[in-house]
Amino acid sequence: MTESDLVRTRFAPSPSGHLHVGGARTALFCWAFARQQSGKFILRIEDTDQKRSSDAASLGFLEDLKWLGIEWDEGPEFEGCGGGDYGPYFSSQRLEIYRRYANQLIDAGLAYRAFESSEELDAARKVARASKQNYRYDRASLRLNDTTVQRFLDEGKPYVVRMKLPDVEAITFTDEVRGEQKAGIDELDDFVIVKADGWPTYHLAVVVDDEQMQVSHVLRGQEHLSNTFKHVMLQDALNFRRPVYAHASLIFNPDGSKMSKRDKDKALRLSVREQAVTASPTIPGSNTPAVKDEQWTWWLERKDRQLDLDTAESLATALGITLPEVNVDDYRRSGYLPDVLTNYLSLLGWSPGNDMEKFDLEFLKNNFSFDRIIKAPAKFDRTKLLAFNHDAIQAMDADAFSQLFADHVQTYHPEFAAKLSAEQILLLGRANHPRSKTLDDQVASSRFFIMDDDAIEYDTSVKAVRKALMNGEPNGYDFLEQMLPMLREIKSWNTETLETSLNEFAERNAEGKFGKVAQPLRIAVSGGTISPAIFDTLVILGRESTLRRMKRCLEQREVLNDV
RNA sequence: GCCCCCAUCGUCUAGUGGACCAGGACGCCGGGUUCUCAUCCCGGUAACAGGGGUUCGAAUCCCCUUGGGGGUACCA
Repeated sequence: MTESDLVRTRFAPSPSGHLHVGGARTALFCWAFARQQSGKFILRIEDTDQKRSSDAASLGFLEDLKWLGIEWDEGPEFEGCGGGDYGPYFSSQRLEIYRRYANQLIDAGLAYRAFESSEELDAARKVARASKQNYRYDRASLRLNDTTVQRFLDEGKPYVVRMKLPDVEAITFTDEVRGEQKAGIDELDDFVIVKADGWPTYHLAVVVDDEQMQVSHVLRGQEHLSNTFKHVMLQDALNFRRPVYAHASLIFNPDGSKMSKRDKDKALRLSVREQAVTASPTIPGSNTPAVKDEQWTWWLERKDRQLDLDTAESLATALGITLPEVNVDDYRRSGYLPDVLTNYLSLLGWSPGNDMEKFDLEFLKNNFSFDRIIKAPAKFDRTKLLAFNHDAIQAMDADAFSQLFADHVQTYHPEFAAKLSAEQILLLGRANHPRSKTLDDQVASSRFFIMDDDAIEYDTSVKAVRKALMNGEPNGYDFLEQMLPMLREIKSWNTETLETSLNEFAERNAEGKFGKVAQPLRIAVSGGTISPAIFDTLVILGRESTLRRMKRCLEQREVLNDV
């Protein structure tokens, strides 16, 4: 195998925030194919839009990819990934290279400078549109004579560089998933390859980078299918090798709308409109506005402006809504497992060809193929993802889960670590394991563990609470009263002894109906009707807190009786 | 408007001319188990978008219609 036969794939996102699930799937497929073919998987940052790029944003998805287990051989260096001999791997650091090729095209008469401003072009487009005409650039600048061009250049008149359509009837290329693709030359346009600021457009950058980085296979989303004609044209003009192309379909929201990073802002704007909010609402429990004044007006001015993630989160909290999960990081926060996400994502637009659904990265690596990429777009079903996550969590052993749970809580809910010992958190993880669908979904119902004993409230206006405490003869309070001395006497406070004595108690006093005993106890220690299994709950809480909470609960009974 | 892509249960999909009165998974509905919540178990529901061809035979091939999506940027 020679160097040029080596399979080299790349994932080339623009650095606008965290990695979204669509991008993750593309990266996953590129990675799987490269690994399968013993090739290289390259990560390249396509930051050719000065307005959109920022360093901080690009780091976010390095972390996301790494977390998913998608490791790149070449690209930005990050925790053992990246490096490589074909860099730099940021487009913004390759401007000289693009300029060289653009000049080469101009010199060869295959591209030319055009002096119209984007405002002029927009106006022309509008006119064409109004008369239902198809707009095409009229090549006015191509007809300029040399002296005029020279004069414009001397005057410093801004210009773009346009690719000159070749004198052929049609452009064709092969797509590995969709077959032969053909576009008549009159359906295309002299597209821009260098912007007025001297930066390349995506089309030029991508073609040059793919060539220089020896990319052999380009796997990307369907949104690039018609761009490929431009890319192929550039490759031919520059005498570049054409990579193999494969375009996967897009991933949509359940309502059919395109799943995009904008969805968060969209949800916020919708809520702002519905609630008729005029100034930024304040963060609950404080006077600070969720969005600073100047940012608020900036954001509302134009619909294409996006709030940064943290601000968006606090605005969502202030508005009382939850933001749609569209980024890999959102799912990480919500307690999804990376293996589950990659598994589920693989199934969106690809299938192994039998009834197999649960598989890992290794399987994907061994079985991935272009011809099994599904052509129809897929809707992202969060419910099914949840079900997958649930299955995966239940398939883990308790210790493994509890360790992950502890890590998760440490990162995303530090207030637990502040109140509970490492051992208690592990116990909590174990206790929550059977009832968890994600690493996060039982955190909210576990809050009572970190509350002060005196802060637990017994709200007898809640039907289930009232029923467990006050219904029947004897009622829940009576049981609590009887259990108190018994629990106080227990020598070793652990699951076994608690189980024995409470079961015995239920047998003797509640006709063996364990629920009659467990539920009042649960309410006494948690204030509510939801908790892990009662023995686990009591063990984690410890004897002192348990007894204190029981006493407080009974004290409230006195108050009720007095009324 | 123009160009392109796509079309199987609600959703993700299996299906590559006969093994399909269409299989799996998630959801949903009904029943059961359980100390709460969550589970778990059993049963059930549900699709080849429509219309023309081709063929002995079509979910599978062709055409049209309809519907969905992408592109049409000095965004990527």
